[in-house]
Amino acid sequence: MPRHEHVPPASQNATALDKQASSKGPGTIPSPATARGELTRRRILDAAEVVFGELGYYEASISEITRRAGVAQGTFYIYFHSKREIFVELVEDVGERLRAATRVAMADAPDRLEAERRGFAAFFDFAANHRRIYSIVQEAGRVAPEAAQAYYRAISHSYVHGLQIAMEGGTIRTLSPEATAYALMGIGHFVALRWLIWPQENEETQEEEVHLPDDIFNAVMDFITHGLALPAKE
Amino acid sequence: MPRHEHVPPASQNATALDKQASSKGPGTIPSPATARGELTRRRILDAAEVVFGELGYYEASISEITRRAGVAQGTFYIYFHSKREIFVELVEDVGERLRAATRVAMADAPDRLEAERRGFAAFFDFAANHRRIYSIVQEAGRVAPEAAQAYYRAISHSYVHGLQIAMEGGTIRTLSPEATAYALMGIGHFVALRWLIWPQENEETQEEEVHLPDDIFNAVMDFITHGLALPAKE
Amino acid sequence: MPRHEHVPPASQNATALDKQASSKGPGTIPSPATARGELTRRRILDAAEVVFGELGYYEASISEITRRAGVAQGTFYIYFHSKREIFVELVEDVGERLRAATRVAMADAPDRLEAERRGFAAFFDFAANHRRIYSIVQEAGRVAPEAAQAYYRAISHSYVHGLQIAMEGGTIRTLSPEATAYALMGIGHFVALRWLIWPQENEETQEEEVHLPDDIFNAVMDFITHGLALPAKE
Amino acid sequence: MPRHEHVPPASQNATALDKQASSKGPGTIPSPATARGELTRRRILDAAEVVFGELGYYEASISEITRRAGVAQGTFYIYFHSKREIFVELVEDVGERLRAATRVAMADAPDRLEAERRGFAAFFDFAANHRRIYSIVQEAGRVAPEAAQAYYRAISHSYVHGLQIAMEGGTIRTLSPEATAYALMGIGHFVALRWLIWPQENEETQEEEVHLPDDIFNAVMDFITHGLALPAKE
DNA sequence: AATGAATGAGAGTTCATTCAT
DNA sequence: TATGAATGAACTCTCATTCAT
Repeated sequence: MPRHEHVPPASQNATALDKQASSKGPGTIPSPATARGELTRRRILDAAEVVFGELGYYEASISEITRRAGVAQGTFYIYFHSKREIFVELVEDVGERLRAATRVAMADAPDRLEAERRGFAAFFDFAANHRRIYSIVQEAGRVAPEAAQAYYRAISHSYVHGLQIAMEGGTIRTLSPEATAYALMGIGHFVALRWLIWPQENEETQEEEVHLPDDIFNAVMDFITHGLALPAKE
Repeated sequence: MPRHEHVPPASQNATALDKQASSKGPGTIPSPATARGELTRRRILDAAEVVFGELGYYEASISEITRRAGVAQGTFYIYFHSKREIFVELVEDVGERLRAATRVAMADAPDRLEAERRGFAAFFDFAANHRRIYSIVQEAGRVAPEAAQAYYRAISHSYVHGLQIAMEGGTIRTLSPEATAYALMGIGHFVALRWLIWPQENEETQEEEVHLPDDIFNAVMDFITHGLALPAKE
Repeated sequence: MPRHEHVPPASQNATALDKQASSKGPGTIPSPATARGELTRRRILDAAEVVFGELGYYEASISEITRRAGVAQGTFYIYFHSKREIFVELVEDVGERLRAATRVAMADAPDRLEAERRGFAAFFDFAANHRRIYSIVQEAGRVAPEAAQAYYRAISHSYVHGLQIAMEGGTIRTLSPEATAYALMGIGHFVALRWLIWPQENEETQEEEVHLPDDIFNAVMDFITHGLALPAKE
Repeated sequence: MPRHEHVPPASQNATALDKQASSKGPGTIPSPATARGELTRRRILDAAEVVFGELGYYEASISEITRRAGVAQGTFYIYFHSKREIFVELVEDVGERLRAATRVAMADAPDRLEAERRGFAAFFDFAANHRRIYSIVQEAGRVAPEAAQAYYRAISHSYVHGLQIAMEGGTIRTLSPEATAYALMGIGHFVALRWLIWPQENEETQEEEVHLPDDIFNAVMDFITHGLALPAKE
């Protein structure tokens, strides 16, 4: 539970644009000088990913993170200003990884609809295999709205870009690329929740493989395809 | 401060089926025996809605809730077993109110696509006017997964029902009503986030009216309409 | 857990002598005027006996007592000033019942040693059958020392009386009747603990009959008999 | 304020067997890594002994303990999982110290009856000088029955052992060593209560020296001696 | 006589963060 | 760089007692 967070002088609002790597707080913490430091930082980050994923932001504690990282509690503050800071860094991380995964998958699709298909497949894959980390983003909506919005905005941007090109190329139709982008994100998110995330929360099959059933995937892609399709060429 | 207008007479008595589901703790707390008790319970519930909406589950505190309700802290526990319990009750409440609102709106639509249009309009209205409460549900994913899942499942159910009828009536096409149901919920949720929830979080125009821009609404409905439409009557 | 007990003006020390029936607090609560009141008071007392016995003084709560008595919480304070007061009354009660039971059993024993034997048998019977109430007295040592001491002192008194007569009659030997009295009480208490109270706490055979094994009883009585016996008439 | 003089170097490391028994909670708290930590833990333990002794388990509060130890409230939980845990540790401590004290006293007694005499003397000494801590054990009956039972069982064990040897050696007589062991414990406890504990509770002579009057001690030992004595060999 | 709502102080416990070593 | 002890505010929840009805 969230006792005081000591909110020191802290900035808190960093316009989300002016952040390279995630500058925060009064003094930016410099990257570790030594390889050992680098390693320790990495260890903490990895542990945090697991702990946040399992427990959620609020139920997670620094002491649990450091325990799992195998370092002392004080060590945490050598590398991060606060609990919130490391969380934001993680959210940004997930976003980047997810975007990278879909970008690669969509790379050389013959057309936009096929790209969409591959992109969604890659997304569902990612969600299935990074179930816990994936759910971090949801929480960010409350914990670090700027980070969450930035995350979605980044995805939306590439979407809008792709859709616009396709639209100009005359292969699809949209009344508003941005609206469509958010609609598509919503579809992906909710379908993932329903068929990838919840099943594992409920059953004890926790660590099992999960995969989106083909018929669901096809149904979803069918819906999307028609939603984007040109108006029956007549 | 135009919070919820209690769309239906509100819950409290639900469908007798749900009641079972939400009973918690060692002994169920009986409904207040006097009018005074009824009033106090209502006051606390209302205050909790506001506080949870503003601060989120974890940052909200019982003391803040009772302070805002104008009762002593101990009074809270006369009516609720725990913080989590009142939260779950609120989530169920929101779900019921939302479903009621859309049900009414869709009531006498001429066809499924028009029903969809009116349903979405009602939903966006609800989200715009109950912004804070609406966002409670998101958090429930972490705090009370069963409640969150029940919420979505309930909506999905009515969706599936409606879609199936329409499908059999030959007015729409789906490969999987359930997949479509979640897709539609996702669309609604994300569009609401982007154009109704975030704008107010960011600006200080907090208590202003918000309305989904018509072009966005139309773009969304166009996408959905085509997604569901029959394959060009040929 | 023992939040404030509001210790109002209360006396607290009532010299243990000047108490007929248990006068306490600022105004003594008069005996119930009506038969209905009498009944209610009795109900509360009985419930309290069960609850204190099961939970102990501190873990017991007024609300649990009134719940089990089937009356409202406020009703409690019509008949008792405080939690402590009803506890003391109960302790006195147990003491009286126990003394009555042994007195009856010892009534027409042919000699002191036989009287002792019958008295102990009656005591073990009482402890076995009133296991829970019996354990109330132990706690009284902390909660209401005067009551506990009065309890033991009362038993000791009758003991001393009996021993003295026997001593003068030349059937037993003691260097100090009072020391012997406490020794005998200690024996009874500890043997009861070991063979009557603990066994039921540990096993799930909770509500079963328990009886002190004959060999234990005989061993104890043998020890006592020799402890009191005359020095082999030489 | 002549509290315990730590008869033996105290516990803390016990017999490695007991350790297992008293490990609680999810993760065992490791022993302090630094001397400073060691000291703080000790301080808290000592304060707890005093506070529990004076107020009893339930009336004692963590905040009172830490206040008296001169540390922050949170510090308590660095070294102990809970109020109950430290209490149990204390009970085990007292038991060990008491057993050590009597063991030493009985060490080279010429025969069993003399050993008994010396053991009892040591016990009464201990009870007189550690009055408050001694009374902790009584409460344990309700708060931590396993700990209390273990305490008595440990004493009983050494008793039974000693009695058996003496019995085989033909210097005493018992029908049941265990029954006798509990009888002896009962005697000691009740006599201590009556002549060592209560007197100080009642009068304001609280911190004065107390000693069991010789005549009482002799009367008790006479009773025990005869209780155990061989049947006048004729 | 009886109810049951209301109080509010206080309890045990957690945890982000700081800091001396 | 790393440690781990220390802090103290804040939290959820309990309960003896009072009081208007």
